[in-house]
Amino acid sequence: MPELPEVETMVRGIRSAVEGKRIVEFRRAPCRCRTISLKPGLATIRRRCEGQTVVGVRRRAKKIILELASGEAFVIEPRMTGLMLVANPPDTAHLRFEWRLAERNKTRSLWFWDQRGLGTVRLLDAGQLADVLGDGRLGPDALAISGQEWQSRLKATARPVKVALLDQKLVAGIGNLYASEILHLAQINPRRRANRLTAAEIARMARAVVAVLEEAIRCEGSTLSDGTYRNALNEEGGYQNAHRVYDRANQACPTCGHPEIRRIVQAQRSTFFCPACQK
DNA sequence: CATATGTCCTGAGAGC
DNA sequence: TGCTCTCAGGACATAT
Repeated sequence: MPELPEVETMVRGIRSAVEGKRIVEFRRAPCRCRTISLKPGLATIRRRCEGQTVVGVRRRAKKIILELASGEAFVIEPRMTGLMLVANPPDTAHLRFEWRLAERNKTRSLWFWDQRGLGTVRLLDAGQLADVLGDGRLGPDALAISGQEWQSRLKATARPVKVALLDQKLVAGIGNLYASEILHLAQINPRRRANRLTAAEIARMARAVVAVLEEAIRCEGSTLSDGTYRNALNEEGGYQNAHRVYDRANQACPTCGHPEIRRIVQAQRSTFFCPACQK
């Protein structure tokens, strides 16, 4: 489930193959699943992007942005199972889109692969980009939010802190897996109401956010037991080996030794925590 | 306004 | 064995 660390890993992994390259062709890949809808349509996208140079590759929240010379940009959301690849994909059955990029006297392909097909690919103009990526839609990036912002934003909601961390308008980039890991490291119970946290707890959580996400980026993300997440070269991530609570219900807590990590459901999502060391 | 719930999608695994 | 059912959770639409 690509969250901030996985998306950041994809961006870093495709950058050198994509930046400064001219798009020769954009097309749907042969795929035996239902087709993913494109915005705008395929013909319009082709007319607007083919021949253009990709001037930059960056991440905003969990989105990948391929900036074109014209000021337009592709915005790609991997959501649950989407991958950006510059190497052979896990399989060809779930390849969705291909960008063919000019490279000296040949071409090189950038692929969007997506098993479940919930991902999206859009080509947006400058105005649409400002809307989709702007402050009205997304909060500050989880790796670039100040202590002051954490305090004021968490004080503004009575939801459980775990649920608040998943709200992309409150803070952008954290998903279900890392929310549990962050609260575990910060030793905060996920059911605590956000506006009831003390200043010291919020400060501790803010440090945990950076610690967990940066370490996960160093490990190139988490490849869960379903194996879907891969980096741009189709290699597994490594952070799953560092998970302390996620998907470890009924196992012993690696932090305090309590015999049973718990799984609860909050906002229809699984939350994992240790009832002993997360008060 | 804040918060809660339903929806999309595929493949894995459970249960009979 | 082979079928049906449930579950996983990103972002967004709709409901309360």
